Amino acid sequence: MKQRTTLKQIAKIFNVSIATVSKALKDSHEISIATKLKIQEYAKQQNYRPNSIALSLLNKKTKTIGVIMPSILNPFFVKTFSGIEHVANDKGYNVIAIVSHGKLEKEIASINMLENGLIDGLLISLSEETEAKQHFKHLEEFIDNAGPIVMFDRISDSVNTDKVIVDDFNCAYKATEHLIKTGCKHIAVVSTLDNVGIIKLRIDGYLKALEDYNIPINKKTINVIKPGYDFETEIKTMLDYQKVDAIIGLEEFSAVESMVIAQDRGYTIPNDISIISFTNSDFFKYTKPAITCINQHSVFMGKTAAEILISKIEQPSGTTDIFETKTIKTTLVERNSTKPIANNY
Amino acid sequence: MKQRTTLKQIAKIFNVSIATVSKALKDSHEISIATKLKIQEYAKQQNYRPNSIALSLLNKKTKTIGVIMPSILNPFFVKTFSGIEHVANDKGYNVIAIVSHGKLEKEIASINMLENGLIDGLLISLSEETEAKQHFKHLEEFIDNAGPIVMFDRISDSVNTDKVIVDDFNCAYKATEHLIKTGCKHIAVVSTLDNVGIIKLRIDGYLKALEDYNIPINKKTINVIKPGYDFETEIKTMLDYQKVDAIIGLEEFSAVESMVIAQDRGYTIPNDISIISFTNSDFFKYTKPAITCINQHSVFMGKTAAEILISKIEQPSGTTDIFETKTIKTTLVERNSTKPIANNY
DNA sequence: CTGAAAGCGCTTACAG
DNA sequence: CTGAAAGCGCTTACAG
Repeated sequence: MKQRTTLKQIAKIFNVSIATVSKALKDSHEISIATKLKIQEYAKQQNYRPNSIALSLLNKKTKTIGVIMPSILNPFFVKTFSGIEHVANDKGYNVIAIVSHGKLEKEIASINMLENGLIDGLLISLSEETEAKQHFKHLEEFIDNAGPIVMFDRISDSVNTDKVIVDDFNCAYKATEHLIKTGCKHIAVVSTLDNVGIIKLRIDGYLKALEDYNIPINKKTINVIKPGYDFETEIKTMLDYQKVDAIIGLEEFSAVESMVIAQDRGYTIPNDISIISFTNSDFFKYTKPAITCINQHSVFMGKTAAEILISKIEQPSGTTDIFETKTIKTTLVERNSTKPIANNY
Repeated sequence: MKQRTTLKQIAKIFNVSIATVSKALKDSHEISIATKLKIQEYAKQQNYRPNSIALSLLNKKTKTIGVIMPSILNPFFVKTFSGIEHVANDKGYNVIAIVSHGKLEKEIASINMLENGLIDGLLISLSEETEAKQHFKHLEEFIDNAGPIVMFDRISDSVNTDKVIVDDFNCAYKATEHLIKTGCKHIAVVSTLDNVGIIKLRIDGYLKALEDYNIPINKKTINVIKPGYDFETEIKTMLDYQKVDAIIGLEEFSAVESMVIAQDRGYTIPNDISIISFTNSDFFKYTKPAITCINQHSVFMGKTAAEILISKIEQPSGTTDIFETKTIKTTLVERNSTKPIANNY
């Protein structure tokens, strides 16, 4: 690794000032054609490119955004991230990706680090622990000190900033309604995530649908499996002791795993038990049967969040801060893990 | 967003020089306890933290590494990235993630951008086009100008740098051998990637195994599907006109899709046709039958690559550059898409 | 047409 | 014990 060419070096070679070189390279009309030509030529040949860090210090803009997600080994976040990366790069921004692994402490440490001038703005989906403990000081501090935040998917109403979400309540409502219309009456709900706002909303939507259709609620089929409990055991117990003719998985793994466990116990999908999953994983096409799911359009969600963030970053400062919460429309992707809608509907 | 506290501001308040503040905050023994105390207290209360960009400029270290991958919507790269992110964060590095989408131009643009002092080192898995065109100038330039590179998985022997790979040749050999031992004689190979070195190695390993076991080669069952060709049509044609009793998918999608197409045509897996896939996607557990695959230990690969890179970044400069190529061991994960090994073996 | 100066936010060797 | 100076690599308003 050799020394990178700097303005200083070029200046020395041509016996001019650094300022002149800087201007020459920006093709400033202040500089004579002759000097410009020779400097530009030399710079090109040396493959000179201005040091981004120096520019960042000068402009107080890094052209970098941060993304903090609870997990990356999860189709939803991968897709969202993909959308974010796409838009950011289109607009000339780099993206620093950080995984909080559901830990508040990691989230705080990361934000503190990013806060020191490293990024122009932050996209974040809250860690479980952050939501559980309702601790948001680090976010407010970031907004105070470093720049705008856009929250996506796992958000908190307590933080005053832009947000991009899906309508979890309605979307769970519609999934439940769809199952009811296909003739299901004993609809279970399964999740591995606790203390997460979106899970609560989804369960509420599910409950409301049952209520509206006069279907009695069986609390034992609302299965939020806390860390430390064995997923398989919980599901088996539920299947053995409760009447269940449909399962809504609140995230990918709950849905697929539940389906496989049910099949292993001899149930036919969808006739004995129907399955609907949140999030459209590409692999749902390949399971047997292919899984009906709620497409949250995660790539689009990522794109939207990134667009809002960048527009906030680039908007002239002093503009009054009006925060918006954008709701991404979801669609039900019908595949073979649910029955057709019954005739009487 | 208020103004961030700087040394200058603190200096002004206490009527001391910036240097004094700087030293006080580093608890330098040069400074009197009294001044240190008042400055430290104030800084703490103001939540002062030094500007990372200024430090980067000073130290010529950004504590950031870059990762360029051909895709992120691909379980292999997601896992590798996860490993990278993990190690980087442990060691106090941020990671900038960039997706090249298989395009050389994107790869060049990204590297040029990162080259300007933004990162201390780079992890890269080459885009298809880069390998096809054998264009590596941008990589050499980066090494010259910006810092070390570690290539992973999709590498090129032409670039003199550290590399982390799996033994694609042997690993394809072993997969083929395993199929042979389960009684398969008409083993097809399917890939959607062309012009990628690892694909060539995998095919070579496959061919060698056939040769060693005296199994005739049928070139029409070596199906590298080029962009623009329809995957489904190609596979159907192969199944209809060639004798095939096993398919090796050289990446996840080829394997799963081939399996589903074969099933749709009435073949039983594994009895009529066995399936082995490269890369261990978590979802292979959930397909029917669950897919036998080659676990490339991608998280570990990412970790290893990141560790090598960071050690190179942190090693005292001037050390002689000895480059290593580390080969990650693969393991065959037997599931239900392959038959048990035949008795006579 | 060219350059000296000030500055972005910081550190450190050197004077006093 | 404290501070002025030089410097990281750059830009830009201002003088000449």
